[in-house]
Amino acid sequence: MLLDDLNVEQRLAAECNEGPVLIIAGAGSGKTRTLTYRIAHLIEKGVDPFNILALTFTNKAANEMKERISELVGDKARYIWMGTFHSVFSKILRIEADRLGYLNTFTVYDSEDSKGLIRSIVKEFNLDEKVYNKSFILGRISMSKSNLISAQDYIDNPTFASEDRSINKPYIGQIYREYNSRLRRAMAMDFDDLLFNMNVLLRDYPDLLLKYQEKFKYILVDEYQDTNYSQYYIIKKLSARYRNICVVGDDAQSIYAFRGANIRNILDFQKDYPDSKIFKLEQNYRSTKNIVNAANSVIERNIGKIEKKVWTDNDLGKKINYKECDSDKNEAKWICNTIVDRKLNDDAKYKDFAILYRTNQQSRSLEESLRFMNIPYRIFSGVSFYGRKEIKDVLSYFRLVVNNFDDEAFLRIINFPSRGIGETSLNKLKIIAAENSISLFEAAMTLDSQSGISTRTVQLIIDFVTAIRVFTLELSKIDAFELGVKIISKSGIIKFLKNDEDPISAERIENVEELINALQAFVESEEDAILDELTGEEISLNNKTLDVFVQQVSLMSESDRDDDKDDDRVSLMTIHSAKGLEFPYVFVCGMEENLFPNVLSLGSRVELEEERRLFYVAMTRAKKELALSCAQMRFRNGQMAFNEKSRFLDDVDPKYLSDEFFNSKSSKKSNPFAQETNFGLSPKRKLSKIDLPLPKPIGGVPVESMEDFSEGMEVCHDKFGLGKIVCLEGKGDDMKAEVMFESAGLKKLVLRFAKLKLKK
DNA sequence: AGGTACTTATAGAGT
DNA sequence: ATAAGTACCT
Repeated sequence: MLLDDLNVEQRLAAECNEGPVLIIAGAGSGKTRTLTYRIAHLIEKGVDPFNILALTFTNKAANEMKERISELVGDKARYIWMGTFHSVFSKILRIEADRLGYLNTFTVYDSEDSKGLIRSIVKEFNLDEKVYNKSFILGRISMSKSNLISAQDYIDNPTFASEDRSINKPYIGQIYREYNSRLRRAMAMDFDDLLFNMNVLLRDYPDLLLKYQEKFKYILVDEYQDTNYSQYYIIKKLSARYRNICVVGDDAQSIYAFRGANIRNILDFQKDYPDSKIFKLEQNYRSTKNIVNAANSVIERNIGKIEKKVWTDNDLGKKINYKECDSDKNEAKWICNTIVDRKLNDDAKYKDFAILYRTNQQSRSLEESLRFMNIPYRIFSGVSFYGRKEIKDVLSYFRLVVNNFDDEAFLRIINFPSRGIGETSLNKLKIIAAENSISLFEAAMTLDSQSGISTRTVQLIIDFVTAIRVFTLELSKIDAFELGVKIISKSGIIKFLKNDEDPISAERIENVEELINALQAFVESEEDAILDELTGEEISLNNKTLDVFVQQVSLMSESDRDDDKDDDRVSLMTIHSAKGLEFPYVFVCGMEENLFPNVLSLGSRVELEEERRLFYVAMTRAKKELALSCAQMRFRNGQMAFNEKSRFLDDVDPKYLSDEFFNSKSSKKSNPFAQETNFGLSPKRKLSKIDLPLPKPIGGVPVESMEDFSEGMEVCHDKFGLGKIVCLEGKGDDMKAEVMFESAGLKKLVLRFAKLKLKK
């Protein structure tokens, strides 16, 4: 019997098919397993897979779950609608595009496109770009859309109006409205529109509401703690008829409030559905007792949470390894050494290790060390493949072919590679487009001698749009691979890169080639699912054409990309992207104040608690061994930063930590200046010199000024001991020295901080 | 119009 | 440190 593989609670949760169900699933409690069996069970009981909608947090999670369900119930699993909110609803929006006055070839603007558009609007409004910071404005618009506040609602709302006036930005509402009409003109939606417009569809078209209520008789939502209001409302409406709504989540792992996720959605589920059944999965199957208990001791510090007790039957395991390093470089080195050691003595594979960090930029020093040690690795975050310049350029060609109205794509490639269409002509074209409320492409197509643009340039522009039009006409005739390759070769991007001497260009060509491979893989991939047996109208969406490729790619994240599971590599990623994953050995590095918790989250308890949940997520990724590390100084944003150890380290109950923690802790206590002297101000720990370990009075003569140092001089350092200056660079506060120490080896020191003394 | 040299903003997680 | 934007010169 299918459900025999589950424990009692899991099984009860999986069997309870009808009505609203809330599953609170602690970290490592077999949530995916339960969901998988729940869906398989539904199908076994005779529910048509067409009637199941399962929403996951990443496309990868969806694909994996689908595979596992196929193993249980066979091929029909592929008819389940499964994917992220954004991908599933963008599919539906494409099917119903005409209701909203859109073509089904609409493109999805990423945040870069959105910011570009906001910037042009701010300029056109003659507003100060510094006051109307594009990221800030987009954040405001995004928050509004996620809460189903339209531009008109925003403008009419007196609270927003006075708020915006008080921060000296009274025109945000107007920008919001213009932004939306320009999106529409470009036949584009931004990420939030995919959810907002889905709500519009369900609100304004009762026939569609009924159609999708009937289609999705069974709805499941994973990671429910990270849904925003807009997502919540779609689910609420779709499930209103059959009320078979099952949500799964863990409030302790809610880490996306910054993106508008509302933890109240999961906390208030029982209020929304008073007849709902609740199941708590509290047994952890993933980690050792030490890890589970240590993580519990951390999360207990948070005030706002659902009470639950995660426990495990697993072995006690090792204590949590703690390492304090002097620099980010040595932190990376220590991690590499530990990996090599475990591989040797523990018979581990590279793919058993993950290195997690708070911010993407931390990957750099790690990469250097890994490469130096010849350890194979893979970065799962950072500048995503699809975010790279050359890939965005190529995709902009694709986008413009698919949707001629796509202004941001147009602007990106109209003169790249350069074809003699300069700023002056482009500005004239922009004015024509604005005056007639048409897209740049339309304006370009109708250019004539009246435009004020030189005849030669007009011809160049016409040539460009004509070439794009030719490809557009081929869209439905040839597949994505064939057309994509044609466009790339015609675009001249490869030629441009080949002529470029910059060594980075060779890498860029490789990336374009990888995109071509992705096109091929897309064309050869199996049909994912037939969309709708009832209407049949969406068959064309399943073709392997370029528009479908572009649609898919624009909603893809780095972690969704194909990877060889057999590839034996160490994984590097942010803690956010590690959500839902597990590894035998986990390193959480950069455990420092201002980095983790991040300096931007220190302002409020709510934000600090989210950071702490993030730490909880990081810890609970580990199955067998967990290591925490920090560095006294770290290269960050172009300069050396000195930070205290993270307060989160003190949140971990010391009985689960290795001895090294106490040794380093006592050294901290011996520093009388480590006490905060904030004069009764908010208890923020600040970056400041007094946080540094004070020099211990060992031999040596302090210098009068930095200029007293010279190459070859013998010096004394509190920590590294005796050494000789190899070379000096910079001057004043920025003066640095490379010093060869007798015991510690070659170090590069910032003299202002190193407190070197002359040898007696 | 296009390229180079300088200036300035941005350094938080990601659909 | 890096990317993007601007000024200025061919």
